[in-house]
Amino acid sequence: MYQPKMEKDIRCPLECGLEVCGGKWKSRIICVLAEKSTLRYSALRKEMTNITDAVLAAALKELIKDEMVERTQYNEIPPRVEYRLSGKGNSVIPILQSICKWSGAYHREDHANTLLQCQKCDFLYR
Amino acid sequence: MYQPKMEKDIRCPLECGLEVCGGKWKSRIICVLAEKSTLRYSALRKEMTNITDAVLAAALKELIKDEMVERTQYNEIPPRVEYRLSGKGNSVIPILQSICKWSGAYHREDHANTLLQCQKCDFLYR
DNA sequence: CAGTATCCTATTAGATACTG
DNA sequence: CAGTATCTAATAGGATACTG
Repeated sequence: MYQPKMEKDIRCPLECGLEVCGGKWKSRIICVLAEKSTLRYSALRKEMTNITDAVLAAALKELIKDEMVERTQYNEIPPRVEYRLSGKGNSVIPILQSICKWSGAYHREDHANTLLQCQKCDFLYR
Repeated sequence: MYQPKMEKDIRCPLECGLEVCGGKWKSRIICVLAEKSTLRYSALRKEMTNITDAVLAAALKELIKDEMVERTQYNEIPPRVEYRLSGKGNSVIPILQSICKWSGAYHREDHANTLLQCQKCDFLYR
């Protein structure tokens, strides 16, 4: 997962852009890092609630490869690793905000309940 | 495909928003409809190059369900069906444009070649 | 603590044949 | 023409056990 065996189709900037935030976990990770600034691996996993290590580690590798997230490793015992958004990662936040507002506008009535139950992107409204 | 058997997780507006444009084909369909305004089923399939009917029909159903696309059926023989963006569908175009520009800015040097090979979202720059 | 390695399931996408 | 029905392949995501 996150390591396709076959070469992907040629993508345009739009599809590349959608992809770096796509999938089940990447937008959530970007949101919590945007809000909390810096998080250790274990804190990030706790924020994600129910993610497994295999999946979190794979998502983080993707985000690092796409230069959305930076990883800092401190050579201490026990080990400490911190994750934060890169410049590129921070620069996508206004776009996520506009998606949030656009999408929210079309869900006011029918899915209000759904929208209230996930708090990850709440800070995007503030 | 596009008809999950299990209930999806609760999503926030951000994730809902990303989803209506996500997957391999939906952003492409939105782009060609934005550019060409109205297209028949067969014209749409031709624009997509290499999509199969099963996949195109499923993607269109999703887009219609999400109220991004409107379908008009003319009861003629042979049958004629036209697809066009809804108000909601049109209102997402500026956002796709901002994703395009953001993503393109970070790919100027390294992936220039990749970016030149898909023309679907070219009009978003104009 | 911060991950890997392995195996498995669910979902998405594609190929092909057929139809009102 | 505009799809549907089936079957298969590829990929994303998850469970569990283990490690420097």
